[in-house]
Amino acid sequence: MSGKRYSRQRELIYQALLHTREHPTAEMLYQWLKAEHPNLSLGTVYRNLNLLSSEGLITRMAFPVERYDADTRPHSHFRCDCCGAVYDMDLPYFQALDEQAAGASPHQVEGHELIFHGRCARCAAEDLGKTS
Amino acid sequence: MSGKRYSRQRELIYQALLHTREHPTAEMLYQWLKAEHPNLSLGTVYRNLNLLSSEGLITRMAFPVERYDADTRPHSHFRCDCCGAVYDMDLPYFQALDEQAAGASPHQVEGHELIFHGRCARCAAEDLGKTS
DNA sequence: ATAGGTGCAAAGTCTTTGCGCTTAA
DNA sequence: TTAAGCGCAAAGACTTTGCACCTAT
Repeated sequence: MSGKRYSRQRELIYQALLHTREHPTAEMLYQWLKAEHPNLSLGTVYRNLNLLSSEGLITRMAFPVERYDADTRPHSHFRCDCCGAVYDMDLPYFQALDEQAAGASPHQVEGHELIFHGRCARCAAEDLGKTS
Repeated sequence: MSGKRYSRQRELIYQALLHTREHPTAEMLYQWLKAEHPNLSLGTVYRNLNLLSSEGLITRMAFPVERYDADTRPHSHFRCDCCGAVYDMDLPYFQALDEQAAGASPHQVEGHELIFHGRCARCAAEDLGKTS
């Protein structure tokens, strides 16, 4: 699986994630696996999920904490991977995406959230400062 | 501001949110406002943010908890507003969005997350069951 | 007057972490 | 052998909530 030492628990967690389509939470994985492996600990699940995602084998989906915006018109955002700041993006709302999504799924699509990420202008400038 | 009784604190919180572009967290708002209003409580900030967002005056941005996905190829998701389930969407990754975003902002855009929301097929079916 | 709102603090939920034991290499 | 990894439980971070007091209506 990677450069780290093998661990049965990590393998279990990764396999469980590979074989589900439910995008489970850490708690869900823990409950599933605990049935077969009663002495598995929740801490181990979290540790391995963090490890796997830092290696790029799995993906985490979420913001760390809630953020609020008084501009309720649908618009997209940019979140800096480096400092965590959130900026508005000056882009239109792409209604066409909702229509395409509605056509491609059995669900009632009511809208979408579009969050870009990368390195914000400020963090990029700081990095230049360090290297020069 | 709305159908509820007026409250100075709610007004403060809403005004603070209207006049910033920082997409603050509850804690950030609390710290800002506490400087001028030392007896403001964090609980009140949370209560009013929830109230304002339930009225549609502000927007919350986040998932309630982290979710994990073993499919690391960039792809979009659908989250049910009703039951919270998360599904994969059968749509391509829209690279053009990243290019457009890069052109419209000073940031280094490295990718995006696209999350549709609405009512999933299962919840929609259950609702039909109730009404019939 | 009175019901909705507040401040405070306790409780709850989700996640991380320290420590001593276990186990892959 | 030995250090990465585990289980357990405590601690941390973030959010909600119960209760007595306050205040807009």
